[in-house]
Amino acid sequence: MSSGNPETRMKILGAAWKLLESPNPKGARMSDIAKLAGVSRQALYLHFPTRTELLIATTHYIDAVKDVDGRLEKSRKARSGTARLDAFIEAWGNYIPEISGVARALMAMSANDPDAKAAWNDRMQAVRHGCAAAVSALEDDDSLTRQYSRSEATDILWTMLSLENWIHFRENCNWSQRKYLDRMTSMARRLLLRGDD
Amino acid sequence: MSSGNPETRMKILGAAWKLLESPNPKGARMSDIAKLAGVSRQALYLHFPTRTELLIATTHYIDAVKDVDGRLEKSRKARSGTARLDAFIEAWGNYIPEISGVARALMAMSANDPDAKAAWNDRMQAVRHGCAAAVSALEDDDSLTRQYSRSEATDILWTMLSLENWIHFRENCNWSQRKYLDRMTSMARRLLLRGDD
DNA sequence: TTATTGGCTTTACATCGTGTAAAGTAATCG
DNA sequence: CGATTACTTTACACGATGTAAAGCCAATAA
Repeated sequence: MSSGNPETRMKILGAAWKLLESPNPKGARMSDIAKLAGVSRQALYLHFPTRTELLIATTHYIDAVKDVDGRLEKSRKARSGTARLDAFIEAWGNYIPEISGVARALMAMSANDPDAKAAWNDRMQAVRHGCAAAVSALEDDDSLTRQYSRSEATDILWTMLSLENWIHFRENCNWSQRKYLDRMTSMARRLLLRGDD
Repeated sequence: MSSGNPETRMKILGAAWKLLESPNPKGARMSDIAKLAGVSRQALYLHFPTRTELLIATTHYIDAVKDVDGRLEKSRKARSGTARLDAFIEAWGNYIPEISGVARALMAMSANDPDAKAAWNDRMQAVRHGCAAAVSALEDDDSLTRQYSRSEATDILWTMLSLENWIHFRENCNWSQRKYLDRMTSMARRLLLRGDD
């Protein structure tokens, strides 16, 4: 169906990935990606109709290579609710850095491009499902705070784990990835677990 | 020094403000702003060298009209640390909606435009100072958790109160402004106050 | 009254990046 | 041989910012 040689497609996706995750992701214009992939700029449009579509394809490519599903799978096996919460935070929190480049680019385009927005929202809804599952696990253990409804608790965890917050902690607050994970785990517990409340 | 009639300048700033805070802020190109202000597009460049500078000037204009300083001043008068924390969250939390349009535009430009980035960072540092003051007030009362250092607590409050999180709660989670304020207050307390910890 | 200046308009053009269009090339396959 | 596939090359349209320069009009100063 889709035109073009799969090998070329892979070269393009690889180049896009590399440039987007590079320190200066501004240099990920169509022409930059083409150059790095060793093809003409027009070849990109033979494989992907728009830049947005190329970025979306890149996220799926990364997902496959980095095995997101597999990583999140593990968090689902945790016994207790808190163990599951911790595992989910670690799995997702360690995945964010891998996709932060593409994610930023997609977010930036979301302002003007409805397709980019829809694609990004889709991915974020998947994360929300993970959050909801973790919250449910806490509820099953009766360890969820009663201060928030289940959906509120999900929203809170979801927001805490947003890419924007990761960027804020890592870049504006200069937290290390280790620190981010530690404190995020701690914060999630303080916010969601029952204490005296 | 600055060229042009101050009245025209105000008309431009008012038009920029109105368009940026409108439901469809995409329609805030230089030509749109000029049209609404009733001047030629070129007139904008006589008053502001770039779009970025115009947006920055607009934030200052809004600050003055809405009296940010005055609002934050009040939060400084609270007696106890927790009262001060609450007051700060309410003051800043109610200010965000007033500037969300310009703020978004500035954030969007920050990706490519270092000037926009610097201006936005400046404003955010001011917010961080407010957070630091609130955290200090808690510390003075000995009501700050010992789980986080003072600077960590500041970073946490700062991140929680970010514009990005406000957008996330209001738009992705569909929280009302009232709910945002309530839950944010509750979350800040859970995160920062000493309980059993 | 004439000359000057300030503040704006008008028109035109440069630039950058995305995306479209179409002709050309080189290898492969029946 | 002829057709198809996958790509290259060249050229151009478009939308938005920003630059440049000539013109217009009213107020002001000599």
